[in-house]
Amino acid sequence: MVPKIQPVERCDCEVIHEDTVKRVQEKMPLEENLYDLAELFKVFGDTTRIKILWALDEAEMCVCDIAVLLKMTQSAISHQLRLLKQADLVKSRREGKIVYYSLEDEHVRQIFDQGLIHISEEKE
Amino acid sequence: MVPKIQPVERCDCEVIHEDTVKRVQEKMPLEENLYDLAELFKVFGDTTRIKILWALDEAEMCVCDIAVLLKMTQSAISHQLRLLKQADLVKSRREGKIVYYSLEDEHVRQIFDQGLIHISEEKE
DNA sequence: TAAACATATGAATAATTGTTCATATGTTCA
DNA sequence: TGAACATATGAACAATTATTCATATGTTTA
Repeated sequence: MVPKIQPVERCDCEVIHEDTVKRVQEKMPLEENLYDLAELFKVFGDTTRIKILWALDEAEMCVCDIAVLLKMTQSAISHQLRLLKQADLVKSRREGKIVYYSLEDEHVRQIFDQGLIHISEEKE
Repeated sequence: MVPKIQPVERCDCEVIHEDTVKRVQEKMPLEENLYDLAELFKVFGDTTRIKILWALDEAEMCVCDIAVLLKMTQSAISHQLRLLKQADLVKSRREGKIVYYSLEDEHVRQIFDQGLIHISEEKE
């Protein structure tokens, strides 16, 4: 197999649109920021985590409550809560044996709500 | 191995929090809606697609322009554009050989912006 | 201190998914 | 019509990831 020198495929229309491409290229945010943004949405992009976030928006809850609510194992919930916490979407406080989780802040709800709006309009 | 009868682990604290759990359970949205919401965010949860969305927010662009801009193959971009279109996040119009893509509506930008706000506050 | 409870976590597995490669479809123009 | 261009797509592969299982950590209480 012939090794590929140029991973970027040029095309005629890129010449036509040279100005646009160049302009957009210059405004391009740092790779890192776009990466972080994708990572954030990735956390929302799982049914289990969405359910957890929804539940925590209704009430502060402990791990086993969530497990019962979602009919899933304590372990699965705990793993997901860890991801949610790492993404700063939820916080926790310990009260004896029990660890209570709740939403970190208003953003979570706002991102959530925007998503719901899109979903509902999509179905029209 | 003993077969598992009860996938749901009960616990003492669930008894303590019975009211809360019951109340939240009753307000629980349809499984389908939460699933759709997760699917929506999943689309945002990939660096390539985030970059595409960002680019299309700057300007309407054709497939090969995006490929050049992101230094990726035309095929990879085309596959991702299909997903974005299926999720109603982008739309396309053909002009001869060239297919131009653009953002579907304002929601996309709003969801995007909410995410950026969260990211930026996270770093403080 | 031992037992019971609540939670956390490492390893393994199964499922999902992004990219590549090859190729098909659709369009223009000579 | 045929060649070149722009895009779309199926199949395969590699990488990621959600859940399970087993077990560890941390807390209370008898």
